[in-house]
Amino acid sequence: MTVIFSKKCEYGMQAVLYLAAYMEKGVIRAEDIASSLKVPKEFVSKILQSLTASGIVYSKKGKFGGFSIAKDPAQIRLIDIVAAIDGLEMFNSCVIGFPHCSPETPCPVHDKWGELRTLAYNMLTEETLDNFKDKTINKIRTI
Amino acid sequence: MTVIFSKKCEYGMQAVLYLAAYMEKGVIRAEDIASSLKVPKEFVSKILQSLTASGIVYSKKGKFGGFSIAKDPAQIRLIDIVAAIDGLEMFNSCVIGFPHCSPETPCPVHDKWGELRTLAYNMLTEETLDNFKDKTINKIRTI
DNA sequence: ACATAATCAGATTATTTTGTCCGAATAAAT
DNA sequence: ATTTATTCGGACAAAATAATCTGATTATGT
Repeated sequence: MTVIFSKKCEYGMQAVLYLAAYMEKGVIRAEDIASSLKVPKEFVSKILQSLTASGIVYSKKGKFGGFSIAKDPAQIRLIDIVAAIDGLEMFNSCVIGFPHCSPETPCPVHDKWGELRTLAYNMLTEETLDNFKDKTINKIRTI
Repeated sequence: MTVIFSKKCEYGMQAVLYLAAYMEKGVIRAEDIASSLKVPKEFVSKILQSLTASGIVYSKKGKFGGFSIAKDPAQIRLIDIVAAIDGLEMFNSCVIGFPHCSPETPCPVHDKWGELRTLAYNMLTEETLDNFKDKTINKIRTI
């Protein structure tokens, strides 16, 4: 199966966007996030824990605990979430896995794919959560 | 781990590009392909079998058998290899897996990512093997 | 006919990814 | 203090992907 991001990364991005859409609610339980997004509760909970360790998400333990965005949404880029969960190797490795693919000895698709990869990287880097906030609020609340 | 293509698909593309680079040799043994590309022989052999079933690759059984490109390289697009191995769902599904993501109720990254995805799809569709042949011959033969 | 060397097909194993479970720690309310 | 409800941490299980093995079939040359 061809895929861009791992499930972990997908769910992580969904959850963080969700939290950004509901910032005024304070912390939100993993269960609520999971049921809204229709993703496995235990799994998204684990992912949120690791995003907490990365400083992107804040967690409050105990009764009435839950998760929220840890900092100003304008400071959180999508690439930060990808980096925290999946790492950024995909932006530095050959898309078809050719041995010795490098600018000096490129694989046949090196240049073309390199352009696309750069566009993708730039998009993930330029877009911060607050850029999405309006859309996210409008759309996430419909799900 | 974030990834674009599965290993199957990566190896499949590598192998087909390799065969395109050495068309004048006739059929080439799976073992030679595997050792040149530094990929598992049995695995790439399996992949070539399925590409044979898809009509992209020709196989000759028995002694002095092996694999070669089945048709004019100008007729083989990279997207055909992806379609045969991984399928094309990635070009029709939400990149962050949002429930109900569609043009009417898009996920927050729907538009931006959609552009990139279209660029990727077009690249894979427009490029046929013969477009790569010169580069491939020059580069593959150095590995 | 026989030996050799390859693809082919199916079963099997290994690894990675995805998902679940359980119990401990934490915090709030009574 | 006790109950309740949550995160947290580690182990565990299931599923998907990647890789290997074995034997059958096919073709070639002697």
